Amino acid sequence: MRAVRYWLLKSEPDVFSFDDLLRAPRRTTVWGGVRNYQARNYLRDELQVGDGVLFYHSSTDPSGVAGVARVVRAGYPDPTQFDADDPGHDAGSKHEAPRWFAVNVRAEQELAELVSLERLRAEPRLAGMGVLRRGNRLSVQPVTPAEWKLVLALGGLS
DNA sequence: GCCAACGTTGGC
DNA sequence: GCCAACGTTGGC
Repeated sequence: MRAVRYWLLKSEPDVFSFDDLLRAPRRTTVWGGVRNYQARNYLRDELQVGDGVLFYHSSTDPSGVAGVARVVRAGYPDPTQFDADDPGHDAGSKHEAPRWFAVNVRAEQELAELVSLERLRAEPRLAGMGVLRRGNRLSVQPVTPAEWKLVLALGGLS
C-alpha cells in the first residue's frame, strides 16, 4: 500500500470556507469545479483515500492554512462538467471520456490558529512550498511530509 | 507551430 | 483597485 501523501487545496472562504466544511453533512464535500489541467491530473491520478489536506484560504485577509482535512474518495468524474446550468459546464467533455475530476474531502480538525501566508513565508523550512511562489495559481499542490508536520505545529496541532 | 490578445488568479 | 503571472484561445 502506498504511503499517505499530503496536499494543499485552495478555497476562497467567501465561496467555501473550512468552517463551511465543518458544518457540511458528514463534514464532507465534493472538491470539484477545477478547470486547470495540472490540478486535474493531481485530482485524477494522485490524491488517494487517506491523504492529508491542508485547507488553504485564498483571496482573503489574512490568507493562510485554516484547517486539516482528509481525502475520503479518490478521483472521479466531476459531475458539474455535465451540468449545462453549472458555471463549470464543459460541452466538450463526454461521459465516456470525462475531462475534469473531483475528489471528496472530509474536515478533520480546525487549526487552533490560522497559519497565515506571512507566517509561512517567515519559516525557512517552508520556503519550497508552492503556495509561496510568486504568481502561483495552482489550486491543488503537493506538500511534503515535513512541510505538513511543520504547518500543523505552527497551527497549534501536535 | 508561433505568438498576441485575453481571461483568471490571487497577493498586495 | 492594481498588476504580475500564466493558462487558454485563435488568427495566421
